[in-house]
Amino acid sequence: MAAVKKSVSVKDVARLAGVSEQTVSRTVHDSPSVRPETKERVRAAMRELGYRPNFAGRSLRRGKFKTVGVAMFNITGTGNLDRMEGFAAAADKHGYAITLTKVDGHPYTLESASSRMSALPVDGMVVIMNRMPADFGTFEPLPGMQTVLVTMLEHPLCSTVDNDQFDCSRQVVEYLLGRGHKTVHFISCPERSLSGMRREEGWRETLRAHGIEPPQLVRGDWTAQSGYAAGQALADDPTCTAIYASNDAMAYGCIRGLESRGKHVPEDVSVVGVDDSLGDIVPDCRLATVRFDNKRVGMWAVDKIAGAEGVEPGVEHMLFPGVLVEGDTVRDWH
Amino acid sequence: MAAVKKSVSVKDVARLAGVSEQTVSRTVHDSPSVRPETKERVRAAMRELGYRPNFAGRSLRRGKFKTVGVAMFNITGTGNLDRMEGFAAAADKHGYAITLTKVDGHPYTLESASSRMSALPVDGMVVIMNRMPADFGTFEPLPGMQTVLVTMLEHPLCSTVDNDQFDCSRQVVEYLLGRGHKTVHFISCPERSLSGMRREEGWRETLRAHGIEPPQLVRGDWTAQSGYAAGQALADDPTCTAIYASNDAMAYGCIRGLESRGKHVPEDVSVVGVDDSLGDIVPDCRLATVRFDNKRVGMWAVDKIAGAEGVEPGVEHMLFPGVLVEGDTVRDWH
DNA sequence: TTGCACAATGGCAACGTTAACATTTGGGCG
DNA sequence: CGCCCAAATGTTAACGTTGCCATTGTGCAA
Repeated sequence: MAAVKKSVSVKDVARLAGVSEQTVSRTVHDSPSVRPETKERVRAAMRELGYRPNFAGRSLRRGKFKTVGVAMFNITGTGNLDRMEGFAAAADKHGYAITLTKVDGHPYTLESASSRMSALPVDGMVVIMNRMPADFGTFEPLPGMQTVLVTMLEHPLCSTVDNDQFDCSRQVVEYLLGRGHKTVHFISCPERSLSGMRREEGWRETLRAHGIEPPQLVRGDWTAQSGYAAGQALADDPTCTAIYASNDAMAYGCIRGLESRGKHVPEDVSVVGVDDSLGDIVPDCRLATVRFDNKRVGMWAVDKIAGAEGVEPGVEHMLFPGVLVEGDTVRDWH
Repeated sequence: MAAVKKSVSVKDVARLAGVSEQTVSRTVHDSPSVRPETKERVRAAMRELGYRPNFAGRSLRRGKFKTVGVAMFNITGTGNLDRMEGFAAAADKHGYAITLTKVDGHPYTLESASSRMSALPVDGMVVIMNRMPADFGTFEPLPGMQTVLVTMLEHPLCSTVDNDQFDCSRQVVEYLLGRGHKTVHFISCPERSLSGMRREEGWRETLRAHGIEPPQLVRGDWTAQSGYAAGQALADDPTCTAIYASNDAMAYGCIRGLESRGKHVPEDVSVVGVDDSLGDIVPDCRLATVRFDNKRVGMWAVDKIAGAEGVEPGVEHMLFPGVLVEGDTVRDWH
């Protein structure tokens, strides 16, 4: 039985193949200046020894890791899975890997995310922001570490990307007004949610832009149960003919709440949600909603870092609009 | 303006602080054999220069990366977010990082996941299996790369961990039989799902163990819509008093399907799901279900790799049982 | 005073890879 | 036959860190 060697290096391969280390390296990179037969001999040696290039040696030499770090304050969250899908897809495209870090137990600041990342083998980093970090205004990215924030807020020093929540509300409100409704009621979400607040602004300002004073909103907490309560509350309001809920769970809850009070959707009230998250969970309910492409958001973030390759790219801010998906829960108002 | 230096090394810090590189290194690691005042001088120099230790140099020297790789064939999938939460939590605990890779466009084999990982800076790897890889039986983990598979199947060379799907079905069936039902109908899932198949086995074998011949199952496709159809189909079956669905979406669909045919839950039929995924999406429905702790599964996998630290740990197989959560959709049968 | 233990610090080498430069070989051409 | 060019391969050094061993300095007992 062969002695266990810590790891096989180019030196070992070179010795076995009877060539120099440099020739091995050239073979690994498939350089054209190595004779095919030599290459074959080297490859045979690599196979025999089970050689795999050492990442640390390579990175040390090159000064690049070909890896993008992703810092999350909360891993569980709507759309995170799709965003990760995007991160992974874009990374793959560029030959990069993704390093995931949960910033937890630390204060909710960009600085803590940044310093956590700085000790890891990454060329750039993406931070997923759900709430407002305490140091958003003052944060400076680490020198040499390209930093992209996933948020709607624009940062002076970091590129940002997110779904356009304001435009989402604009689309929904104008869609409902366009169908003849005189106003649009709103079921909001907890005030600490950045994206939720932006949706609320979009709803309010779009109504005002159409000369309509926004009605009293109903505050929910993202759950269907809170939507149910909101639906029951709004069922008694004769001016309420269209409801826009901050997410699909609340929209669905709202529908059931309205029904529990004898109101029918969409005959009596139209309902629109956001997120397209009901998907395969609820039968027989084609809820009108807004679909976001979180995968695209994730890809953009990683592209920004991995696609740069040496050039120092400027700060950019990107918002992707959602797509309004029509359903069976909206009807023209007479 | 200072010239832009590629990166600050111990050498730079040493020069500024007027000490040797070794003393800088010792300060970084907070060695007790450096005088406090010297340490402070070095720390000041580090701050001034913005020194951060270089990962590549360190790993090269140490031969360890303090990173666990996670290979996924599909990123989107039930429980993956919770598993990742577990990966990240366990990694954090050990001072490790997580490197995520999507194995895509490549064949569905452990070998492709493994070779993809081999070029990355990881000390061990976790593979999340959803389906049966073609080379499951013949796969050998890379030497020196501790490999953990997330699957119920036991592998001779790799440790494995997953939820106990067989036991999940056992719990559900025995629970329903214990409440007086004479048999339990089953809504299954696509046959390529490993966990789904194991649930099916559990259902079948537990019934047989109680001397009951399993009734004809209804095949679903994970969606509420297929559950709805199943519910309608089973509504006409007078022997059907208890239904066990392979996931909550189908269970919920089933309930609505039964109701559409005039059957009431739980008065006429009891329904139990699996996954505890309805959570905040459906109002007024406390579905009886089985809750899995995917975070714990993820933590176990990473603990196995990061917790080992040098010792060569044996192959282990771990199954975590789910917890049956009672709800309002089950009633005793007279 | 000398010797000795111990605390604090420095010098050197090596981890695996590859860029840059150096060397060898073979062939074409004056 | 000698020269030069290009193809193929080899040699060297450096990336940043840290383990090992060597060196210096300080205080105390003999």
